[in-house]
Amino acid sequence: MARRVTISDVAKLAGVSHQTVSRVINNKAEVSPETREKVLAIIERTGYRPSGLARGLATSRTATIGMVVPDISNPFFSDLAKGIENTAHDRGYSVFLCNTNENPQRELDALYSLEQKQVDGVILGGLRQQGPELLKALEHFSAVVLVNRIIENHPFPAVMNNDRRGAKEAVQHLIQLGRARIGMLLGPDFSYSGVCRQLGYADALSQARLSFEESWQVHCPPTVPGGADAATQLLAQHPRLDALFCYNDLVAVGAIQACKALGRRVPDDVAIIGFDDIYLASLVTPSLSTCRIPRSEMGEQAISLLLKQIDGEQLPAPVISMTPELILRESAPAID
Amino acid sequence: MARRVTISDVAKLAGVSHQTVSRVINNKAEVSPETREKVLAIIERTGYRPSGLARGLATSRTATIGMVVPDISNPFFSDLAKGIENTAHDRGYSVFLCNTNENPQRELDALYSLEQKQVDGVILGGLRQQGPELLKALEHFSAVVLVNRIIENHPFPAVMNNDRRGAKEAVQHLIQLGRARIGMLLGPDFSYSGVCRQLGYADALSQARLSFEESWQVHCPPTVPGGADAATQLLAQHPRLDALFCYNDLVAVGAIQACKALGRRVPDDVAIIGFDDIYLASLVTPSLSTCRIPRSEMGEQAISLLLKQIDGEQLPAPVISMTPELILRESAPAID
DNA sequence: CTGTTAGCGCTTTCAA
DNA sequence: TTGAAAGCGCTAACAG
Repeated sequence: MARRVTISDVAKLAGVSHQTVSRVINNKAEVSPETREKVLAIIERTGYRPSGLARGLATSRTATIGMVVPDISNPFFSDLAKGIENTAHDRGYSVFLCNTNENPQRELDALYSLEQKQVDGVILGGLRQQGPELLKALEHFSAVVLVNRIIENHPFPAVMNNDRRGAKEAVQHLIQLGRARIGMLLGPDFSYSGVCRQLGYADALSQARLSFEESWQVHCPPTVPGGADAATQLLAQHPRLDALFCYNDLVAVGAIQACKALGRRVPDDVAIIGFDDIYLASLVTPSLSTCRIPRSEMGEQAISLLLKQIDGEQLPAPVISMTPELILRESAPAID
Repeated sequence: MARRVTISDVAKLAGVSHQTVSRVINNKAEVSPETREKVLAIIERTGYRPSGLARGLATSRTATIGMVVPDISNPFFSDLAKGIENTAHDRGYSVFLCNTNENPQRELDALYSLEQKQVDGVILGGLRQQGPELLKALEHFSAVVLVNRIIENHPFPAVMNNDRRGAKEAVQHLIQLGRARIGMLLGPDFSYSGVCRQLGYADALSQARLSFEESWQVHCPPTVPGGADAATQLLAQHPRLDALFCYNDLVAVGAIQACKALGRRVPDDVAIIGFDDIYLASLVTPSLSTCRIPRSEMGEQAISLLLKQIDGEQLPAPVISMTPELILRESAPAID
């Protein structure tokens, strides 16, 4: 790899000052057509590409954003990431991917490192971090968008899914199916959306005047094995549960596996509803009823909000709320 | 957001030169313990974090790498990405995610933009680009690792899966199951691994002296709908096909769907084998036989190779080859 | 329309 | 052990 071609190299070859080259690459008006031509020809010939570092240092804008997610291999976040990256690319931005493995400390690490990289903004998906360090870390960014998470008393722009409402509708459907002993697999301890979904679950039960117990709810990692283990344990302790509402689809698929292993039929013995509507949901057997979240669209909304902040525009709404849609499949069928 | 704290701010507060601060943050030896203490205290107090841009400009190292993938929502690539990001994080590197949507032009765009960002190296997963522009673009990077792709006559370090061998074994298994009319869903036109898998398919058939025809093979997008459409079309034209070997698991799941829709039983009427062993494979019904690729491990190997190049170390082997493992499930069961 | 100068925040080199 | 000076490659501000 040869030495980088710099703006001065181009200037020298074109017989102009480096400032003129700068004007050309930044499409400033005040350059004569002939000069512009000449410079562009040299740029073309030499394959010159301006240094993002130098530009960033001079302008304190890097055309770079950070995206922090708990698990990129979770389809929810990879779809979100795809929406974000596509829109970012269209708008000339590059995206740092930070995968935190569900580890709150690594969320902070990610933010520190993004600060060093001087990104123009960050999008935080499914934050687990709770502590005051989070707010401290976020202060160093001029643009922040949260996805599926709100921080109390701190009005960060956010793209939210109406988890509570979606969860309530899902559980109401289970009730309509005649289930009266509905457990819940809660997902990770510190998931904000987990809390919202739990609230929706409680809403539906209390509105229907159904009893429910603390012990019918159990936390678990948001993965298939996490759901399988938790469901196995829950069904062992409470064999009479006749439905499970699950934090997300991965957990729900785990629950289906657990039921199969325990010889409980789905949905006859245990009806199951998940959350997200990842691709997998329609492909498992029995196919999974779930609340659909428009993930790519959320990603696109998130980056739009972020770029508006970066460009100093007024935000139309600080919080954009998406409405989930109940998708009924075999694991908790429609009532006909 | 307040103005960034700079090295000079710290220096002033500590009553030393900025150079001394630089020595402290870079852990250079020649600083007296007291000075170091004093400086570290100020850094702690002010929340100073060195500018990556300025550092990069001064050292021409950015502690940043680029990762280019055709589709981050494809589980193969999101697992790969996870392996890469985790190892990169451990080693102090940040990762740019470039999603190209299976579009060769966007691969070039990604490389141009990564060059501007002055990444220390790039990992290219599942390249679709064929043209000479690719080589031209790659010349600008001092470290490059390919995943599942080789460029003829250009010995870039690579992490390969032995696709040809895996495909051959898969098709041999179909033959052992008594299938004699085996079609193939080839995946995208320009996929290198697609070509390798096709070769393995041909190897197995010719070794068994089975006939096969061009028209039994059809290209398709590497997705579930892509596979479903292609399988539907193929089975319409060649209703007597009794097995399908598929470019990847997503395509294979599409093929299973197509068979269901057409009323063809899997595996009785049509046996199906995929490739990758994504999580989904074990969860669909019938569960999918496939060739397992160790994806996260490939990601880790890829970044190790890359960091070795960046650090100027000798590479133990320029091409690391992983061995796929045939996983037999219901769609093409084991013979007992 | 074009060039000159200064400076972004850091590291490297050299001198003290 | 510490500091001063120069420079990384670019843009901003000014002058011509």
